[in-house]
Amino acid sequence: MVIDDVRWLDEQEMAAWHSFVVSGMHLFAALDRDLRDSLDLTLLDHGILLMLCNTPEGLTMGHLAQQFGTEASVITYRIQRMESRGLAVRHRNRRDRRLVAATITPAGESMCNAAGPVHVASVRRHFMDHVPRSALPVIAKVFSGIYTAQNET
Amino acid sequence: MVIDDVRWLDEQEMAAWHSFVVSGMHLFAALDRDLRDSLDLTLLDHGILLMLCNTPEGLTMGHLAQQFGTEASVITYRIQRMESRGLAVRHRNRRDRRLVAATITPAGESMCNAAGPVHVASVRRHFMDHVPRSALPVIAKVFSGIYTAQNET
DNA sequence: GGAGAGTTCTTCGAATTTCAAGGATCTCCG
DNA sequence: CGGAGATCCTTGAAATTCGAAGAACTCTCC
Repeated sequence: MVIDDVRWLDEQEMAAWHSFVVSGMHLFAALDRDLRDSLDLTLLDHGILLMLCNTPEGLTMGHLAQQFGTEASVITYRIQRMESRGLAVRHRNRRDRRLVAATITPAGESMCNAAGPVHVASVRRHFMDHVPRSALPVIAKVFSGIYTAQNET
Repeated sequence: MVIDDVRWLDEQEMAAWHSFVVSGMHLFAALDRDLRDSLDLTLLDHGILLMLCNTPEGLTMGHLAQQFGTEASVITYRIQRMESRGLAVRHRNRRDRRLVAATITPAGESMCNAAGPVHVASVRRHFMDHVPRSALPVIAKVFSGIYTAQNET
């Protein structure tokens, strides 16, 4: 990446950015810790489980990797682990035999249901309880905008 | 953690939360990738380097760990790595010999200066360019509120 | 029908993080 | 003083993640 001349962050940008990064790091660490401690699930595991729960027909590794912005190999590993715990199963697609779809099992659904309350409590305690309701629409708008930008080009 | 009855997220909360987690994961991954690719620095490394730069008298491992919400052993490892690259040095505190303070070196400062433009460009591209200026005060307020809450009790 | 290019997933070694245990030092109180 | 308990950092082993390379497969075009 070549940078001709830098446009540094001004004071207002810096205030927003700095508080976001630092508290974001803490936040993700805390959410992860809570899920690990109580259910031996990563934050990523939980996200995957949720998506599988909402998609009975299954999801491919690539789709999941893309969804969470991780390397494909991380998904492979996570799904293998879930499979060995009986939370998900994999099978190759008949049409395109390169594709592998992961599907949730009944045990996976129970796990997902068990994780729900724990995770929601965690989210409230570490995040939602400290965000005034008036800020919610702004947050939603800003981050969905960022999300959209991430999935372009 | 015991949960009597769950207060699920309502639609507005969900919209804010979901967009935040998903794009947050992508965002941190992208910032990390950019710094790694160009300077072989982790996002965490860069944060540490910045703090050391602003604190010539040095910082203890514990302070750094607390600052970023990581395990102490992670900081030990990161600082060791930096030390082997000549970016920082460590020395025991005279008063309290349990404490180890990390201090930045001239090479560390150059690295920090080199990282600045790269990181700022990364932040702009992945974050700031997609946030309207009017949202900045809200972001700053919300996340510094979360940060404050994280460092209580 | 088959060569070549692109896609999708897995595997592997290296780097990183976690977790539990341990060593050194300090503080406090009898 | 002297020892119990707390604090701070490091270490080692296991789990996880990264990134590159490879295997299996599909698609396109001649």
